[in-house]
Formats: sequence, structure tokens, C-alpha cells
Amino acid sequence: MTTVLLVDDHPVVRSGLRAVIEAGDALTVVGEAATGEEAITLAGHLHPDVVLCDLRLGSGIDGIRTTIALRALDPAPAVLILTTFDRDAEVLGAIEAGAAGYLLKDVDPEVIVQGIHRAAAGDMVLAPDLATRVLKGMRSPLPRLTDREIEVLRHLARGATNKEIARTLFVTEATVKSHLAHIFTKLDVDSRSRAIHVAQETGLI
Amino acid sequence: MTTVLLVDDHPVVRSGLRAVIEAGDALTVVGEAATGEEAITLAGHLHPDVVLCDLRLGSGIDGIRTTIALRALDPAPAVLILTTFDRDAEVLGAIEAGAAGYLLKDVDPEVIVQGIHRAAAGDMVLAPDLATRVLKGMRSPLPRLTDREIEVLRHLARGATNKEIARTLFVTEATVKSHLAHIFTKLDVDSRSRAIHVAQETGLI
DNA sequence: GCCGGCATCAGCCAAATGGATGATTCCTGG
DNA sequence: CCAGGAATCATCCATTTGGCTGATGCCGGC
Repeated sequence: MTTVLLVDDHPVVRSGLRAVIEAGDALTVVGEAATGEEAITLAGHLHPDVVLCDLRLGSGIDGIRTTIALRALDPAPAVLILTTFDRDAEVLGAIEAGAAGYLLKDVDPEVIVQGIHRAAAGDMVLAPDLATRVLKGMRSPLPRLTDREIEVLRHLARGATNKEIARTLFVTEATVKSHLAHIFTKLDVDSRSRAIHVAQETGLI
Repeated sequence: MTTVLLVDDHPVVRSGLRAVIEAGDALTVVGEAATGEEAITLAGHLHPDVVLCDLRLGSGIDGIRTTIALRALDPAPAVLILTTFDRDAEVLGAIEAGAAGYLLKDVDPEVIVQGIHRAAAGDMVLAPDLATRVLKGMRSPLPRLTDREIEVLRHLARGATNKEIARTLFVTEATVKSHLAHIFTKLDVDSRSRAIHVAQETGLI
């Protein structure tokens, strides 16, 4: 019998997953957590074979940080990331964090069940339409922005002008422009609007 | 016995809702739909008392359009909107479309059950933290953008330049600038980036 | 110790953007 | 029919933005 721990901030989704998972008789849900912190504590006590974890967990730590902490446990559960969005940056982040796989929430129940079995067996599990994208991402990894650049990008996305960003960060406009120039080059765009767009699309921010 | 039709594009969420709703014995789920179109067809045949409908339905028509169509049925079911996001524009849109209420997905199961009962009784159902916002929205309604302005706004959010928008819409740059000027005035901003930001925040796009 | 990446700043210039004002056409509701 | 909103286009002008080039100081790894 494979044991599963559910982690999702929505009670309704947890109920749905429990119903789906326990429909068969090879899987049993041993616990539910609404936050990453709770998940880590519970996993430490319950030692589930597989943790099914949402990427977005409302307040508190996110699914990736939760994955990192879970993988540090002994014995470490297989972590299967389950989410609504298929942002490239997050796929890679989850895999790098040691997740056994990544499934989109809108797949059919039996895909989830199969995913859990395969994760428990140590296999890698990727939603079909994601596998190619992940591999593509491996070949041409997302540009690595520096912390400062990400910071500038966030202000950009809030609609700030260069002058405002400069004031907020206590630097000159020239510096902001310099950061932006780097960001634009890395993201292969030539306007702040488009930079915002690709940053949001790829999950950079 | 109050009958309920579930509308959500995620099978897992539907399972969860079904489990939650049928936990008591005063409610029964008479059907499930994954799309708005399917919901309208099913509601016409099943005549549920309440339709519990997600606002985002993947491909196809959205929850608001579905609501409008459902309310046009005879007898018209009470439509309870259930979603993850609490964007102002959508709250108002759903209410205007004739929804009996609006609940966030992360509420506790019993709140959903109570909401269904109250919707069936003809009451208005609003998630507590939303009620005040809706009322506030009533007092200072979101600026009403025209269809054309929304269209321009979408291109804007994808990072398009004025020239690109002009080409796409088969108009001159002057026209695009004119639309933008109106958009900026209505949203009370003075740059495309900030326009994108408030449009996304308020759920205009 | 030196190289390279990072953050900081500067100046110049071309292009894009935003504000102001006004005109025309079309359509719709009273 | 007519007022008014919507969409279209135009011109002028100031500001902002983005591209380019180059410089400085700092720090971490080899």
C-alpha cells in the first residue's frame, strides 16, 4: 500500500484529490496539509511514500521551498508537484528542487493516480505536454537574471518609471537604465512592456 | 432536496466539490460540466436548483457568459460563482450577469454548503471579505472601457508597441494613441506599464 | 594577484511615448 | 431629427525610453 500526503491550500481541492486517490485500493491518503510548513512537519511524522504538493500555497513558503525541505527528510518522500500553471521557470525550479515530477491540475484523475504510482516507484513523472518543454528548457536555459535585476523587474512590472525605480532603490537613473539594458538583452526584448510580458509568462516574477 | 450542477474545468475540483456537497444529505449533485457550453446544455435538461460555476473555464466561454446564458433559462437556476481570484471587475461582472453570489475557492467546505442553501433560497451570497469591496465598487465603479479599448489594452499587455498595435488592428498609430490616451485617463495612469499593471490587478484583462 | 561578473554612474542620440487640441464619420438612443 | 459616444485620424511638442560606449569600484574564484 502506497501512502500519500496531500498539500494544497484549498480544502476543496484536497477533498477532490482524496476522493480521486482513494477510489482505487492501492493508495491511501495518510494526511493533509494546507501549508508548506504543515506539510514538512506532517511528513516528518507520517513518512509518506509520496507527497502531492501544490506549487502555490497561499501565504507561507511555496511549493518549491517545501519540496527542498521534504527532500531533506530521512526517509525522503517522492514529491509530486501538482499545479494549475505551466510556467517554465517553475517547472525547472521544481525539478531542480528534487521533485519527482510535475502534473497539471486539469488532467484526468487516473493520470494523477498513475503519476503517484510511478513517483513511488522512483520514476520521473511529467505531464506529456510539459516534457518537451522541460527538455527544451534544458537545452536553452532561461536567462539567469541577477537578484538586482529581478528587483528592478518587479518594479517594472508594477508600472514604475525609471525615475521612480531609481528613487526606490537609492541609485541614479543611469544605473536603472543599465540594469534594464541587461534585462532586455537577457530576455531578448526591446521595451519595458515586453520585458514585463515575458517575465510574467516564464514565471520569472 | 436541493439539486446542484457543478461546472469546473478541473476534474479534481469537481470531485472535491461533489464530496463536500454530498457529505450532508440536504444537497445532491445531479450533474457535472467541464465547460460553459456543456453546463448550459445540462442545466436545460436537468433543471438544477443551483449551478456552482467556476469563473475560469479554460477554453470556451467564461463563467460570466455562462451565467448570462443560465439565467436566461426557464426555470433559471441560481448561479453561484466559485473561483480562486477576487478581482474587482469580475465580481461586478458576475453580479451584473445575474449571479446569486460569489465565493472564493479557499473557503471551508461548510461555507460552500451554506452558500448553496442560501442561493437556493434566493439570498445573495458573498464571501465576507468581498462584500465590502463589492459595495465599494458600486460607489466608485470601475471605469468602463469600450470593447475597442479593451482590445488595445490586451495588445498593450502583450508588450506590443503602438506601431504593432496599429498594424494588427488595421488602423493608424494616431488612432492607437488616441485609444491609449482614453485608456490612460480612465485608469488614471500615465504610462503603458502602469496601465498594464492596473488592468491586471483589477481583472480588466 | 588577476580576471570576470556585478553594480554603479555618465553622456549622446534616435526613437517611442504621452499630452493637448481639434476634426470627421458613424451609429444609437431619446 | 439631433445630441452624444465611439472610432478614426492629424499635428505639435515635451518627456521618456532605449541603444551605444565607456568608466569605476568591489568581490569572489582560480
